[in-house]
Amino acid sequence: MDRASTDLLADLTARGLVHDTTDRANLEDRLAAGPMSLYVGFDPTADSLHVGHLVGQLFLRRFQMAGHKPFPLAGGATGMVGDPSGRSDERNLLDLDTLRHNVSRIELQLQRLLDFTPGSAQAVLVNNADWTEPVRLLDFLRDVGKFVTVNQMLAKDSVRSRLDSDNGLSFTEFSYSLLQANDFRHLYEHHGVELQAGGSDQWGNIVAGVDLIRRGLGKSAHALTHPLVTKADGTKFGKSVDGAVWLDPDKTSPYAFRQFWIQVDDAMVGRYLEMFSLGALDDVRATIAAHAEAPEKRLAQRELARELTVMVHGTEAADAADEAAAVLFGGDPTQASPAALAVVAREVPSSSMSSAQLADTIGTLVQAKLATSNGDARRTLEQKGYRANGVQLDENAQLMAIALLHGRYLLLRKGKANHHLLEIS
RNA sequence: GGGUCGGUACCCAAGCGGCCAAAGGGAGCAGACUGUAAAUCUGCCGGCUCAGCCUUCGUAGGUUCGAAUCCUUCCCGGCCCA
Repeated sequence: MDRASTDLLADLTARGLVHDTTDRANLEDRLAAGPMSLYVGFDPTADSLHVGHLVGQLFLRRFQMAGHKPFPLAGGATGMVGDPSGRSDERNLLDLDTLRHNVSRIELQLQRLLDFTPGSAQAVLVNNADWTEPVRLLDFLRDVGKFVTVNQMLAKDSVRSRLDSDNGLSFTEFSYSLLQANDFRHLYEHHGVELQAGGSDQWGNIVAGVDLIRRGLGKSAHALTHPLVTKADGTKFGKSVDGAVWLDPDKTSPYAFRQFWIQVDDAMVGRYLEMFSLGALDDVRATIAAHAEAPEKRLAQRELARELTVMVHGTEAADAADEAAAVLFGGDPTQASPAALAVVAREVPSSSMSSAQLADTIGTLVQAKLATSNGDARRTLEQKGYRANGVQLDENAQLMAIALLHGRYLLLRKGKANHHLLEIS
């Protein structure tokens, strides 16, 4: 345990997870001295976290595995105000009902990846609304505001960039970092939380808390940020064509979640594996080396997809997703068992129709959402972009002429990775 | 409030009376190659009952045989002046 503790920072650094820290030697000493408490905050901007939040969640998990005590924080209060960090324009405020709903959903997700069984490293879920809502405005101005100069606040990147832009910055968002600073002070005072971690865009907010703790309490606390995850082309990570990749299985199915990781670029997969895997770094590096030997096997992507799907959705859902993918990408779908097809039906868009409707090949493709219009379906047919039960279609193809799987299934595929399962009655 | 420039398809951006469903680029889709990757190459990329027709160039009118292109109204944005 001690060894893990002292090596934690080195491990995080080797994984490319450390962007910046307050006095590093100091933090190393503190980690070596024994278990500490830390927190990472998640604002309820939506009713689910997405893959971009995983790094932060896993930070808590890594610390917990090393014996430290994690405090996942749901931003019931900060979510009321909106963080200007990393945003070029003002946020729209969420109404209270939405906010409350989002908080309750996110709290469930924050409980998934951490260990809440009693013990010294037991995770504790907190919500900053609990200590922020009761505070009176005048008390806040005296107890928090008095320790912060506007000069400092204006110097923060997130504020300055907005002041320089045409969009401006409301007083509401300007004051955001005070709320977050107060969170850190509250957790320090009442729970002994000495470290706040987060994405590099949170640096300003986090050190605001460190400053407040020093000025208000005369104590020293630590900050640690991780780099924001990016894609090979530098664009924002975690967005697929259909939008964000959510952790909520109702918003992003376990199958779609798995596929997101399977389809990661070779150029990034090593880095992602280092950042996201909880496995020992040596094992991770061995996988990466094996992947470099035979990239076509996609070993690294498979490892990454498997570990994260199990972590977020559980073994059973991960198995089902694997099984569905085996049918969809495994070659000949006519060999798939009825049980496997049943899994596919749950994991992939599907619909049922009568054999009469099937006579309209173009219409069926549109209805299956594998074409945006009749013309699009025709074009794609001309370009030989569709397969039905493994048979490539052309512009003269008739879906009716294709033999059904197990007498009732027609597995449609557009391009490489777009599927739709039809059940024919 | 005054002046001025501008609003073109998912995004950027040409076009400035007929040859315009509208150049070019990006994004996207499909094919080839391969590996559920990247790069590259090829094709497609408003809709339809597809050699034709219909609906689009901020909005509403007008001029004209004919308008994205000219005129007017209004709406929205940039810049300059106040």
